[in-house]
Formats: sequence, structure tokens, C-alpha cells
Amino acid sequence: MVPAFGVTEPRFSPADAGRKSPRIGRRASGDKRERILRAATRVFARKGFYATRVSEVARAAGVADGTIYLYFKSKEDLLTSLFEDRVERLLATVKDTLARIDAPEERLRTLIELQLGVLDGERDLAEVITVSLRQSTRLLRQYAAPKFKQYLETIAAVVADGQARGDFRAEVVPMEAARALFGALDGLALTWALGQAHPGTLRASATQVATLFLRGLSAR
Amino acid sequence: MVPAFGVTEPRFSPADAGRKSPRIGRRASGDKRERILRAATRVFARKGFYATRVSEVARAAGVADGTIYLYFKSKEDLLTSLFEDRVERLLATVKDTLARIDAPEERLRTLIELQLGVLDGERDLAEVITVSLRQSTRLLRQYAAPKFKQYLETIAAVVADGQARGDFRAEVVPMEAARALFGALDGLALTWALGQAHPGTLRASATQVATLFLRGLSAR
Amino acid sequence: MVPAFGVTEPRFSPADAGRKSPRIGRRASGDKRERILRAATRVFARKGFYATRVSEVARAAGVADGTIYLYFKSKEDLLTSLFEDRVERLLATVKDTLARIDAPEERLRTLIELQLGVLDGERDLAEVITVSLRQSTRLLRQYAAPKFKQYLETIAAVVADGQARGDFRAEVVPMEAARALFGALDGLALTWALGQAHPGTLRASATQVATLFLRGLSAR
Amino acid sequence: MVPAFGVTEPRFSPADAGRKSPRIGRRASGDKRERILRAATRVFARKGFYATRVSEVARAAGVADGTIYLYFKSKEDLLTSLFEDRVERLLATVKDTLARIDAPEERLRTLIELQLGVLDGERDLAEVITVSLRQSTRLLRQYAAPKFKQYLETIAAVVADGQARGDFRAEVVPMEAARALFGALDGLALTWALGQAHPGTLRASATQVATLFLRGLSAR
DNA sequence: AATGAATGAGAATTCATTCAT
DNA sequence: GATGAATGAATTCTCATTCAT
Repeated sequence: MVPAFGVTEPRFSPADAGRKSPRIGRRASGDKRERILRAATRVFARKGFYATRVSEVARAAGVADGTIYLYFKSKEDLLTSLFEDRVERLLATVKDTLARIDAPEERLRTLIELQLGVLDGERDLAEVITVSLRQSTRLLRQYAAPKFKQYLETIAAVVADGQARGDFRAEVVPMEAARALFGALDGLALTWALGQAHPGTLRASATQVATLFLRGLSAR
Repeated sequence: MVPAFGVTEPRFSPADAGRKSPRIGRRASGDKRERILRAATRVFARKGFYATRVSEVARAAGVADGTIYLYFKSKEDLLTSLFEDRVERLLATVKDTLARIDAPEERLRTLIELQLGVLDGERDLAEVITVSLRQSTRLLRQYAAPKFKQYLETIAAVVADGQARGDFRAEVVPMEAARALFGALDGLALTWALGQAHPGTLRASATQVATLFLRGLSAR
Repeated sequence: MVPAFGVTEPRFSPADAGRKSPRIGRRASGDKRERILRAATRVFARKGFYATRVSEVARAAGVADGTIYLYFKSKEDLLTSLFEDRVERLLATVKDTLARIDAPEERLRTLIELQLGVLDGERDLAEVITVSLRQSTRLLRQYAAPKFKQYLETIAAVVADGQARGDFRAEVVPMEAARALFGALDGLALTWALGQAHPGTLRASATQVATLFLRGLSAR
Repeated sequence: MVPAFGVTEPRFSPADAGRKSPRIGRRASGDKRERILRAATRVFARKGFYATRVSEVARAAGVADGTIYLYFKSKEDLLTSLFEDRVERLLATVKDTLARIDAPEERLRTLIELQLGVLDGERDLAEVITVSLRQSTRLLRQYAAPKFKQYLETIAAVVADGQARGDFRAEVVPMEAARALFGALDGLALTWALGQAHPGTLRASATQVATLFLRGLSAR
């Protein structure tokens, strides 16, 4: 049961602590920030980060150009915020979920289903994560890379744990397996998003990869 | 023995068929075109496609800004040409090589070693392929996606062939496996390029992934 | 005995005639208008008219941005009002005071002491008058210039009167002397405000200039 | 014999050492920088620094908007360069000229004639110097103020020298006299530029002020 | 009256591309 | 072919002003 990802799933925003509205003191407009973020996801997914004009995001969000800047420092901050609000929350959820499962095999399977399942319901987000998020070299290197590294380490830890328990083959290098697995999931999401992206298809891939990987790792 | 990739290795361009120099009739200074392409690889790798100024490529190549336009139609054409000259040749080589091998298992192993081996020697190229190439949304969708699709189909065919021979498990969907495998290789290259990128490390990963995948696919 | 200038000194606004608050009917919170004007003086003095944001004046005055517009038509009106409330009152006071003095020499000396003495107590105002007031080209030409011209004519009249009485040298062109004197006073205020602006220093300069000028003008 | 100031007077640009064309390597275009500077003087004088659009300067100079940025870092750099190319050269000339004269009285007279004489021929420049140059608070404080201070010190030194020789009254504070004199000259230039600005009029004022000041200073 | 979120016109600046030399 | 000065379209962002609350 992969929970829906992002906005539609309040479970991902406990207390909404991460929210930042630099110059906004008061009320309501929290939804305006959200509206802009959703609009940005939509437009970035269609045209890519660089080809997207700030005014296009504004129009898509139904606000004035200047309003964007009440909630975000710059166009790039829009992308960074997308990362923080969406991706980081996903990564955190995955970590949390894994912590509640014991069997290494089950943990990997859950991870795979979670990552792909979440994106299956949100094609635009999938495209933004696999494509747009990498368009800002700065975001990629200074911001995203470290987060992903942590995530990879989480996966590697699961693999290592499986090895310690004798479930996974000892000769596998955990970090290599983690990088390969993450790449496989990312690649599936990318090709899915760039292609037809039929709902359900991506989630279905999860079972395939999971079986493939687990059989590859299995010590038995 | 993974052959070196690209320019220094004429073996990969048997016919040079893919080369296009829109407005250039004679190819007197083919080496200037090459110098520009190498400079572009270097600069794109460091700063990304969008953050790179045409004048920076010119400076790095030791030519005047205008000279770039004698060999390339536009800045984007520089990226496209990089794709054509480098990536396409790699893909073609892979296909050619696979054609000369019979055993499905061996073919997959070779493919993996080829793809990672080539990039291991050219960090800049690896970064350009895994990062910059995705920065131009147009290049990605209109140009690269179809080529990669072909490539994925080549891989899928190998898997299907293995299934037909009874070597690989029948329940695996060949195209899914191909997408996952490609993603895994791409992800390994990406994380390698963004990280320390020690020469030899990436090539070493090849064995790991190969074993992992083949065991996962194996019918025995 | 130079009286303090401006707000704190109601003596300078016998009729308050010059005050304009375009859209304000009642003047319930005249002190809010005053607070804004003082805040503007402070901020304009520090940053200059153009570099000052309306929101900065609002913050400094402790009111909301929009409140400024309840009391002033525009940002420029803030400057114009500053001119009207402060400078015009000074000019009027000077005129009034001069009218009560008979001896030309004494009148010039008083004028000098009044102009410099007033600013000595209000560094911010001195800076606004010598710097910010010139930043709005429109204010300078359409508004301030005519007023200053009147003021110069007042001074010139004193000089001419002195000549008629045989106190001042006949070959001096009154208007030239007036422009030079005014410039000298303005320059002293400017350099004082831009520099250390120690209280008392500017007032002390008054005696110097007065002596210098009067000796220069004297027919004896 | 006050030399003409600025462009038309090559005497002021010995070897043209101060010229800067950041990104320009070669040739001819030195005159383009000059053309832009003249255009800027014209437009700044009419509309003031802030009300002037970069595109207006470009149009007035007959170049494209972007061309401005080949020669100047920013709009403000245009103003700074105007200061450097025009005002600094004037100040330097004054200093040089004074150095060749012995009698304090004669030196002050020359200084006055030089400063006013130069501007008399260039109304736009006079307006830029007395108005626009003060519109950028940063230019005024960080850049111009120190230069003017030097200039004031030069004047003060002349006064002090005159006192040492017994020519000028001992009770005058040299720096105060310098500030007053400079202010007087500046004020004359300002009112002249803002008014009719008939050629010759400003220069004529020089004699008046000179006489006034010298008589005021004189020990005899 | 007061507020401050929202607006959107406007402006500086950048940089891919051109073309006279 | 090669150059690089010049171009000007295009875009982000700012900030004075408005107006619903």
C-alpha cells in the first residue's frame, strides 16, 4: 500500500513545518504557495526548467508574476522548494517506513514499491524529479546530490543488514547495489514519464524490478 | 577489453555517417570542429548546458565566438552534435559488438562492460551524458528519447532471446528489464561522475551489476 | 539665537498654510502624518530618495505600507511634502525674521545664522535638503527651483538695499552675490552632513562665512 | 584663459591613460565609448540619472542597448565614468595649474575662473556635475566625496599659504573658507545650469565671486 | 482608518547570434 | 575561413501603488 505522494496526502506534511513564506506574515495564503508549486510542477514537467518562463508559472497558478516572488526568492528557489516539499518528504517517508519493517527482503521490496508507486500517481512530479530537477546544475550538485547520497546510504544499509543476516550474498558491495537499484528505479520512472505514462504501469514495474533484484541479491 | 570511446578511437566511426555539419561544405579543418566539441564536453561537464556561455566554449577551444557558428548551427546543435558524435557511436558500437556474440548472458555482460567501461575513461563525457544531455528538453524528447528507445529495444531483444533459449526466466518482461538495466547503468555513471570519479572504479562496478542482473534473470 | 527648526518647533508654522494632504479630509491623526515625515527624513538621509523603498519608510514609521498612501499621494509627494513642511517653513521664517531687522549687514548675518543654525540641529534634514531634494529632477525643477529663486531674490534685495544705503559696494551684482552666498551656505551644510556632522560645528561656520562675506561686500 | 573642458580639449587626456574598455581588445571603437559618454551627459542633464533609461542613452548615442554594456559595467558605471573622465580631469587640471602660480590671491582667482569657465562652455556637463552626479547616493559617498575632500584640501592649502604669507586674514579657518568657496562656485553653476545658462554668463560670475571672496579674505 | 497581500508595468541586463572586416 | 564588436530580443525581478478586508 503505497501512500499517495505530496499534496494530496497530508500524511506527508506533519504540522507543515517546512513551509516558508518569507515575507508573508499572516493567514490563508498558504494555499497560494501551494498553488504556485503545483503550477510549477505542471509547467516544469511540460517544458523543462529553463524553457519555462516565470510568467508561465504565474499564469498557470492564476496569480500575478510578482506574487511568485512573495513566496519564492527566485525562479530557482521554486525548483529547490519543489525538491524540499516533494522529494525530501518522499525520501523521509521511505526512511520512516523502512524503519518499521524488519526483513531486509521485505524492506527492499517496500522501498521499490514506495518510490515507484508514489510517482505512478503523479506523472508531472515524476518528470520534474527525473528531468527538471537535474537541469539546475547548482541544485543538482549543492543540494540534491547530498540528499540522494543519504538516501543511497539508507539503501546500502538495508543491503548490508541483509548480508549480515545471511539473506543477501556477501560478495555484493552494498553501495554499488544501492546505486544500481536507485538508478534502475529512476530510469524506470524517467522512461515511463517520457513515454505514455499510463497510470498503474509504473507501479506494476515495481514488482518486476523487485523480483529481479531480490533474486540477484539472494544468498539462497 | 573495453575499447576507448570517442574521438581518439577511430574504430568507432566506421563510416562517419552520422556526422552533420549543416553549412560546412569542405571539412578542411575537421580538427577545429573536434576541438570545439572537446571544449564543449569539458565546459558542459563543469557548468551544465544552460550555465555555459557560447563564448566560454569558444575560449576553451581557443577560437573566436563566431567560429563556433561555422561548425555548428546553434548552441543546442553543439549538444546535439555531442550526442551524435559520442553517444550514438557508443550505441552503434554496442549493437555491433553484440551482434558478434551469441550467448545471451555473455551479450548482456558485454553490454554492461562496454557502457560503463567507455565512460570510466572519460569523466567529462559521462557527466555530459548523464546530466547535460537531459538539460535541453527538446534534445531529450525529440532526439535522444527515440535513440534510447532503440537501444532499449536492443537490450530487450537480448533478454527475449535469452528467454526463448530458456536461459532467462520467462516471467520477466523484456522491456522492463531493459529499462531497469539501462537505468542502473546510467545511475552508476551519474553517481560516479558527480562524486570522486576515480578512474577504474566505474568499470569495476560493471562486474557487480552484471552478476546481480544475470543472477536475477537466470532461469537456473 | 537660532530657533530649532521644524516639527518640534511650532513657532515656525504660524498658519500651517502650506500643508496638503490630498485625499485626507479630517486630520485626526496628524501625528501619524508627522511620524511618516520624520521617518522619511531619517531614511532618505541614510539612503537617498531613490534607494529608499516606500516599505522602508513605512517600517521606520511603524505603519503599514498602505498607510503611507492615506497621507501622501506618492513617494515623490513624500519628498515634496518634506520640502513644503520643512524647507518652505524655514524660508518663510527667514523672510519674516529679516523683515524685522533694519541694517543690511545685520540682516545678512541673521540669514546666515538662521540657515546654518537650523540645520546644525537636524543632521538628517540637512542631508535631505542638500542631497535627496535634488534627486527628484521634477521636484528640483518644477517645485524647488522657483521657491529657491524667490529666496535668492530675497537675499538679492537685501544686498541691493545695502548698496542703496551705501553700506555695500555698488559694483557687486546683487543676484550673483545672492547665488554665491546661498551656494556657500548650502555647500557648508552638505559637506558637514556628509562628514562627521558634529553638532555645533555647522553653526560655528556661520560666523566665519558671515564675516567673510560681509567684509567682501562692505563698502567701507 | 580657461581651457575648454573635456572631450574637445585633448590637453586633458594625455595619452588617454584612464580609458577603460573592459571587454574590448582592439581598435577604433574608442570613439564609441566617447560617443556613449557624451550621449549620457546629454540625457542625464535633461532627465536626471534615475529618470534616464539605459535605452535612451543608447538611442542618443546611436548604438544598441547591449553595446553600452560592452563599455560600461552598469548604468551606474556610466555615471562613475563620467565622473572619472570629466570631473577628475578638471580637478587634476586645477591642481596642476595652481602649482604653477605663486601668489595666493592669484591662485584663488585662477581656481575660480577655471572651475566656472570650464562649465560655462558645457551646460550639460555643468548640470550633470551639479545635479546628476549627486543622485547616486553610492557614487556621492563612496566615490565623489573623497575626491572632493582632496579638492577642498587643495583650496584650503592655498588659503593657509596666503595666511602664512600675511596676505590673508589669520582668523579665517582655511577649510571653512574652502568649503564656502567651493559651495559658492557650485551653487553658481547649479543656478546657472537650471536657469537660462547663457554662455559667458557663468564665466562672468567668476570675476564677481573672486573679487568678493578675495576682499573678504584679504589682510589688507 | 489601517493593513499588507497582491498586482503588473517597467527596466536593467544578458547572451546567442550575426556580419563587416 | 576566422574574428569579435555589435546587436536587440527576451527575461527575471523589483517595487510603487491599490484595494479587499
